[in-house]
Amino acid sequence: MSLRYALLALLNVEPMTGYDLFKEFETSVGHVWHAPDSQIYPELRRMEAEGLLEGEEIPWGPRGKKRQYHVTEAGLLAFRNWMNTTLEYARIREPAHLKAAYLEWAEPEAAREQMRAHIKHHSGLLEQWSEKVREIDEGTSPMLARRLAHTPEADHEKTVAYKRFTYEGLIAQAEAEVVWANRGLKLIDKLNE
Amino acid sequence: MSLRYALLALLNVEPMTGYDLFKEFETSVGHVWHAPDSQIYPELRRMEAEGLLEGEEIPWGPRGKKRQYHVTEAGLLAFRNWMNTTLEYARIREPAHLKAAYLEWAEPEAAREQMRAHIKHHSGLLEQWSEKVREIDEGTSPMLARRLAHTPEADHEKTVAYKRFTYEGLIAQAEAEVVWANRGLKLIDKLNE
DNA sequence: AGTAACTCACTATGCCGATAGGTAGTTGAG
DNA sequence: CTCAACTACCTATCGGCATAGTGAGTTACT
Repeated sequence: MSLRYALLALLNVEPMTGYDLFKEFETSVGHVWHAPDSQIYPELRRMEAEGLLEGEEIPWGPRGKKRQYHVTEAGLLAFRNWMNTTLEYARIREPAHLKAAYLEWAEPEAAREQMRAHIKHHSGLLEQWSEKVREIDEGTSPMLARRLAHTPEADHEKTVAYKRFTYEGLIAQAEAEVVWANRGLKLIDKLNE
Repeated sequence: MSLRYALLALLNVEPMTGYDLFKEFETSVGHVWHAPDSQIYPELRRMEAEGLLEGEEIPWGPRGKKRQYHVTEAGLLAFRNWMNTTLEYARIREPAHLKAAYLEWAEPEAAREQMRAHIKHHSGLLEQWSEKVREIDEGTSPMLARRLAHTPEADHEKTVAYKRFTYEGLIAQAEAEVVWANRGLKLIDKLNE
């Protein structure tokens, strides 16, 4: 259900095609929400049918065309409404921790490998997100620049601050995971001396 | 796909009925993996059909009966295999952080309410998990006691240590979320002075 | 002129899980 | 004795998402 609000958030900045949006999901929004194109295109159609978006055929090259969507009044309202509604939290489903709880069943080396994979995964995210924060601080984020260009001056501070705040939270998460997995490695060593 | 391994993990301790397992998912395993009964019963049937489990009709009261499952050789092998395989990490999908990234669209009070809900949610989890760690340390966890009763003495240390380690990770996560949301509250105040 | 890489859009299948029911038997408190 | 709460099991529907594939048009490079 969050997909449509992620789409609305992006389209609030400027009209885009399904493909443009898909590209955003591989970079900017992709850091908090992932979606494949096979989910994006039908969702856009549905949102248009429900009146949240309007699509427009735009010529592309000599013979090609593409469909550009923009947010309607109703779409803006729906987004604002979502933003002002408190989120429901999903039930817990943590494969990594489920496995950790039964780690005595794994070969010591497999257990270590699991922890290393955990570290690698979260270190990778950590790096991406830290880079993003750096871009925000230096004002070199193209995505943020586009967003600010479509935002009244008075809101710039908020937009930048919340963006940064979001990445800080993700970074804290990832750091905690890395610390945890490193402690796991030590624990495995200790238990298998 | 983790559901079946969670079920195998529980049934490795002792034979149980679908209902017993469902109860476990409301308490112990429920802390890392949630599943409704409507998912558990069919999965047990499927696992039996695939030879991972064997079910046995057991009388219950004068006329009633229940179906108790135990793990087969093949089931044990499948579980061990899973435990020795490194996990694939799912794509990111974080509703709370998605919303945070666009918090300038929310009314300040709604933004605060969101942060408070975040704090409440994760504080609740924190409390549950801390209680679990206390139980582990004091040896008053009934679930752990049953597990240890079916485990060779030599493995007790590992079982307890990994269990505790798991909860520690969850606690660290929740603490990070609470810290983050508290910073969010301060940020919202600052931006709306 | 050819071709690789990219843009653009869509369809199909299938699993996982949420949600919401339904039915039958048992136990325990008053 | 009876009624509520619990145990036990099952079914149906629906949305979200993964995965995999199709196919047409464009751009850039050699």
